[in-house]
Amino acid sequence: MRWSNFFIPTMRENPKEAETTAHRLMLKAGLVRMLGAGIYSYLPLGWKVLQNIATIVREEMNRIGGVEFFLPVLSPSDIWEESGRWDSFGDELFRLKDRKGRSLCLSPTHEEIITHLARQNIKSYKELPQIWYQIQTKFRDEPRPRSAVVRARQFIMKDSYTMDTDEDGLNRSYNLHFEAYTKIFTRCGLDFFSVEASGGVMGTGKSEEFMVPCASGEDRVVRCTSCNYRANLVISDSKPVEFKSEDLNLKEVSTPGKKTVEEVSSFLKVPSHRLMKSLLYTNNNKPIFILIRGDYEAAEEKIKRHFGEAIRQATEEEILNTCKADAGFIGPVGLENIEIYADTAFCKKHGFITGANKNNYHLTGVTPERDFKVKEYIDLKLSHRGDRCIHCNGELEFINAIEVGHIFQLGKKYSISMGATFGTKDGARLPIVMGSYGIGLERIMASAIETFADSDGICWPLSIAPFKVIVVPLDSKELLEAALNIYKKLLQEGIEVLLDDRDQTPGVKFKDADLIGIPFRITVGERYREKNKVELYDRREKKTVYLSLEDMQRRIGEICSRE
RNA sequence: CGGGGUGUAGCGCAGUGGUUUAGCGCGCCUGCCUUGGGAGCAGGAGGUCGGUGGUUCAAAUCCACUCACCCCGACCA
Repeated sequence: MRWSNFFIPTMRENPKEAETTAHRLMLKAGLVRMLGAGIYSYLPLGWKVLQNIATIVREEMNRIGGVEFFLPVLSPSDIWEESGRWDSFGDELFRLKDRKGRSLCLSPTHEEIITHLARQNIKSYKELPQIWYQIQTKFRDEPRPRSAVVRARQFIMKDSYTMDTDEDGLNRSYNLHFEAYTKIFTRCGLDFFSVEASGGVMGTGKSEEFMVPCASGEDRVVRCTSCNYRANLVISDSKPVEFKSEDLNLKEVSTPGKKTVEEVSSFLKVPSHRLMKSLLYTNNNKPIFILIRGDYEAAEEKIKRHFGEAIRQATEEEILNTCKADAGFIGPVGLENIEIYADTAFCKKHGFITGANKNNYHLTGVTPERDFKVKEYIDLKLSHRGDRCIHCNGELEFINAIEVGHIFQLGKKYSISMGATFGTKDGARLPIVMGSYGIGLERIMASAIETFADSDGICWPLSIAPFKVIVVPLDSKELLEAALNIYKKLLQEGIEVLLDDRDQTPGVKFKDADLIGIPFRITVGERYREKNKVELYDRREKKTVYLSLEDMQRRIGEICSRE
């Protein structure tokens, strides 16, 4: 490809809306342009990277026996009503009506469509297992799009779905995906690891996410520095730092207007871990108490996992009715007929401070079991710095990461709600056992940029680079002729090469070549004129070698075939 | 949805009631010249100052409303 025929609108200045490295460089290097919040156009260079990623994804999906589909974006509401997600997806679902007033949505994911296809067409156990996948645009009306394509409202996903006759089969399909994903991210040149994950809207089956650590990543991940434990922060388990309290006397103290942990702890001059946060929840109209130590936050995801999706925080009115006090002054002592669940940090501990169920008063010396009955001790807190690993007591690190993939065991959730069954050997009909797996293609692109960029711009991993080589002639006459020959030779070898044939000064060409991150640059300049040697520059290593044409060609050929 | 911020030329910015044509840098166009890290000279094009309504003799500038975008939080496959 010649630069003059391609469209690469690079920018000199930093676009002010871009804060993260990936966002800034995607705009500067001319990979994408924004149309609206969370809506991006992919320009030729960015699209080429995405296609390279898609090729890798396809190859590995095909290798595990996947077959490629192309499913519709427009989807009638009825199948979503069958699965229950017309409601549970909420505002994130883009909804529209056709001319006859029928409800449709733009598919945010395709479980319903796949399950519908399966119930129409899968008849016998003989047709299972199946691995169906597609690479396609998804639509989600994110409350807050972020970091350009990392959280967009329209994005490209490889989604696959497995169908098996039983749990063993599901495990096999799931493991096949784990292996395929490992290969895909490795081939894309990413530094990544998998973590235990939460299913969210998908359900409660086994689930893992593939994470690429990077400062601007919006997911928080907990990783043990001495064993293999890794989990998404929202569901991570950890041992809290332990403290002892000598204050065992249950006593009411006046705390006028002091509601929050910070206010109460500074007013009473005690550390926040002495406080007991009393949180009233409502689970299917039944009030329940959840107790979290003052120096921790409640982990909503864990609470949902344990109590089910129906659980929610009680309203101010419900709090007043149940506890006869306002939020900030409520506590578990003296309440009848309410189930009390305490975080494991309270197990066999004593001497806490919590609300007295009387406005402007707290109780000190509160001790579980002595002062109130705990129904169950459960891990319900959000881990934080200082906690230790529950498996090996090792030090935990908390890092930011971009989630590039997610694999998920659905089980029978959709096949039961939507009636997708298969006939067994003995003539019975059973629900298909399903799995669902996603990869965000733009996120692979963004995390590769984040991981390898330097002060000069992008450094693409060879495998997904839009071009492997850029040939830069340093004038627009005789050296351009020589460069054109080199370019043609490399093309004949099947190497993707970009020729910077613009009439620009060397500085401009070098800066742009660095910015768009082509792994190898061949400079045709004075040295070529004098000694017939070209310069081969390694973008990532920042190393230059001078080679004859033949040697350069051989070197490039070797590097590109190695991949 | 809460908090904060920004909208003036393609990009980055200045101008915050009154020099009758709204500036600067970069980019862009034309010509000359130049070619190893964003060259130089000369000439030129490009803006209903996000939008609507108001106040005023006079509005980019003041007021109200509104829209868009960014960041933090809430939320989030």
